Amino acid sequence: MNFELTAISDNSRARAGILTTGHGKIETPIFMPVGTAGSVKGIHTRDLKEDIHAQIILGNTYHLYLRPGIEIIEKAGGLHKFNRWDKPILTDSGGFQVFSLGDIRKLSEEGARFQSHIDGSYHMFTPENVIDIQRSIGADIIMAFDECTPGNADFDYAKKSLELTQRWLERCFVQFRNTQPKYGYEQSLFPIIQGNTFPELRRLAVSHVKTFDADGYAIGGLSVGEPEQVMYEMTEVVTADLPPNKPRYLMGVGTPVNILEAIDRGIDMFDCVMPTRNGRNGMLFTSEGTINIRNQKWENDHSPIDENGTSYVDQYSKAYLRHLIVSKEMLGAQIASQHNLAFYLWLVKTARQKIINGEFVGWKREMVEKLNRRL
RNA sequence: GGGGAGUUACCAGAGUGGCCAAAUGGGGUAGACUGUAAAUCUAUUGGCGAUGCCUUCGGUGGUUCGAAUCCAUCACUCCCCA
Repeated sequence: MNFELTAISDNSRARAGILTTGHGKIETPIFMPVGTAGSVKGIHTRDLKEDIHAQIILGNTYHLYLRPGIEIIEKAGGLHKFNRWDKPILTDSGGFQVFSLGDIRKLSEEGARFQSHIDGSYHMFTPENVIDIQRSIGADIIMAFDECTPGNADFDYAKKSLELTQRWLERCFVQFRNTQPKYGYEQSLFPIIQGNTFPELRRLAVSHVKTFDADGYAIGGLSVGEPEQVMYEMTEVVTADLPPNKPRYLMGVGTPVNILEAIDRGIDMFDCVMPTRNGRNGMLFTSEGTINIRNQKWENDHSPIDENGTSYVDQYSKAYLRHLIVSKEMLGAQIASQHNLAFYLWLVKTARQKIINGEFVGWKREMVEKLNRRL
């Protein structure tokens, strides 16, 4: 995998680059739609590619391991073949699920023992088998197995947790280097930088992670309950110390404003469930602000969902989409998700263009102001 | 024509003397959602000058300190038999 920096913004750490993988190039900054169980909920791969212009999507180790199961994905020839997405895929390791599953899991030095949320059965994830599973899924970018701490963790817990994540990371890399890709194209393992809300822990985490000379680095444990300002501060602390010639991935972020602020601080890659989940729940992100399409005021508004939108679904009227969402018609969730994803991809693509043109800082300031509006 | 059951808030439907402005579900309104246990969850849903007050449980008139709840009567709905 190769990363080439194309441009760096003036008066900002914002960067534009090109990431080359076994399934093609990714222009950064990029937003990666989340396809947990092997599908971006409600969206066909054709729309993902041709309308939304997604360049890479996510899958999830935990979910795919439980269902359909790794043997079936291997039999299919890997996730790309299984879900008919021939562009890059990134899989998360399951570390976040171990965090969000709360009391049905138990951590130890060895790994995480957890119960399936589907049938209650017991399973064990270790750094080693999480790498093996991700080899079988066959994503282009795979993630280290980490512990994600809640935003309000205290220093001692954050420190101990970070140290566990670091020991797990070493085991991840040993396993990664002792195994081969299964489907004939290269895979890259990204470490995850933890350290919660403590700058000194974050700095320690960065220096540890750099020793692996990975193809890219991820920042985890943010947007998990801490104030947004803290998230930005931690992002700054981390990107300041990361090597400039490798992509940086801020995991799980975020709102359109979060994304612009993080690009400004030197982040290249993002993923978030917001455009799809919030879309299903009636929230639309547009360049003029956010819309709760369920609100009564759209009941008889026959103007397009987003006049400036790039997706063909943006031509549906607000009144029609409101009707679909309120009626719980599945098409409503599909249209809203597609609109939001197209908007997110438009946002990062435009940011890239502005960085290259040297106009990022001013453009970002104006966009943030508009994006904060509620329509 | 005879016998029986019923009428409760936007809808359905509990409640059968005080703890009832009235359970529960639906619908309505608003909010939340950040590496997806989410096509989910939460709040609110008679009026108001609002830790209280006013009007409400088919209509009217009673009994009672007190009635959605008991009695009388009228209206309407449904079921069974002719």
